[in-house]
Amino acid sequence: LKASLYQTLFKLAELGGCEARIRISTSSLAKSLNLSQQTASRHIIELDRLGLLKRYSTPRGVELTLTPRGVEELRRVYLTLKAVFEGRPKMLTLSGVVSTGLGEGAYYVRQPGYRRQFEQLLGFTPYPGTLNIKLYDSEVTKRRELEGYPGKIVRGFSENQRSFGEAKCFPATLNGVECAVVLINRTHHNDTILEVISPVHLRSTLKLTDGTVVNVSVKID
Amino acid sequence: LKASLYQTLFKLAELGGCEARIRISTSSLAKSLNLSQQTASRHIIELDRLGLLKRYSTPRGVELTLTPRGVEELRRVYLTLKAVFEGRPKMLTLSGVVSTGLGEGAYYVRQPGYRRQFEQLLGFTPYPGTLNIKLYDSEVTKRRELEGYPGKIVRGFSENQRSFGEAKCFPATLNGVECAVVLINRTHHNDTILEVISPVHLRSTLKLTDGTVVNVSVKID
DNA sequence: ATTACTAGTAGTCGAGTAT
DNA sequence: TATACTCGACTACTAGTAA
Repeated sequence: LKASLYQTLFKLAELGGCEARIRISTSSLAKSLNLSQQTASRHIIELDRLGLLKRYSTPRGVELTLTPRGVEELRRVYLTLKAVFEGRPKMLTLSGVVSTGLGEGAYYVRQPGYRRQFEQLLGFTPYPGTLNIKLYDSEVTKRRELEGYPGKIVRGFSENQRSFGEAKCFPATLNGVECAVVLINRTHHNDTILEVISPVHLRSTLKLTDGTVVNVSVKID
Repeated sequence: LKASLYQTLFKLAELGGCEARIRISTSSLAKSLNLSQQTASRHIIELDRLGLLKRYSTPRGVELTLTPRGVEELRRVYLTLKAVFEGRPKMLTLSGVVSTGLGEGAYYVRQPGYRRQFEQLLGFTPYPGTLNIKLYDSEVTKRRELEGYPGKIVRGFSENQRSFGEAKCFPATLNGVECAVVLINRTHHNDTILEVISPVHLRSTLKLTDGTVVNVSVKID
């Protein structure tokens, strides 16, 4: 993404374009960026073409909203600056309740191509299953923050005509028990579910049932 | 500041240039920014000329540190993005201990040109003196954050051949008592001292002596 | 290996203007 | 009033190269 477009995207976010659809004239935008009306117009068009905002041009101004991708672009900048100015938090604690998933997590963890990497990255052999935590609404922003951190990368691979995608994991503890949080790469659907693996069967070890409240403390470094 | 230079300044901050002097080759910087070595070199030179970083060029690479102005430039971006993603906090609480200043605060508060503005902006007539709070080291970042917020502007003026500079104030409470924090414009020397005015004499009202721990809750909105 | 100068060019900007 | 197109001017890039 070109640097000059960042400036415009940034200003539009400042004007509230992340949350709501805002109405703005290209000339007023231009004035606040010290650019010409024409350039402001072109920047908005280009950001639209790049899929970073959605634009509705009317004879009385432009209405626009940043897309999730546009917001994400700025969030990456934000998290980097946050790390610079605040220092990285060593821990991030997320709360939610135990829930039952579709059981597909277990399938993935059983794949030797993943399992071997988990052993190397985390230092334990995962129990062949995942625990799904349904996060409270207030915790979803923390989950997004987590997505911004590097973590430990689990590489994708192909096996038996199937391809398995890249993932990212973070060492963590769940109610004090060693585990790890696994984020499947770029699946923005399940923002409210956290998948946890562990050397032990967490449900039986901690006597968890659906609805039990748990705290997951994720190590960031 | 040109947008393309921001990108470079940002990357240098990410690489740790805010705190320490870092050594980097222009070609490695270029690679991480998807620019040519020549452009990276020119960017560093231009940022140096603009006073945003200090540069020591050697045949084995460039050593550089961001200057306070360079850091400030990025902090403004950071605070704007923070407001976008976190929403503005309504309160900011700073802790420190009561300390004795040079007594010049009292001189300023007594000036009618300032006093009248305080009355209008804050709704109280300040006691003719200031209370100095020596902030704990950990609170200094919060003080800097405060500087980034608009606050209520106290205009500068001239009187009796003297000119009095602009200041910024924030309504606040100190251990529950109404007061206001006053930031003198662009005095980056006393980052660790907070000057507080109040309708009452805080030292006697709250029985404060040098070394007493106090909490100042600043209203931002 | 470095940094950074010069020269030529790709790309961005803003004036004018159509809609 | 708006948005946004064309096009000449100019900025800012990269290649080549010196130190």
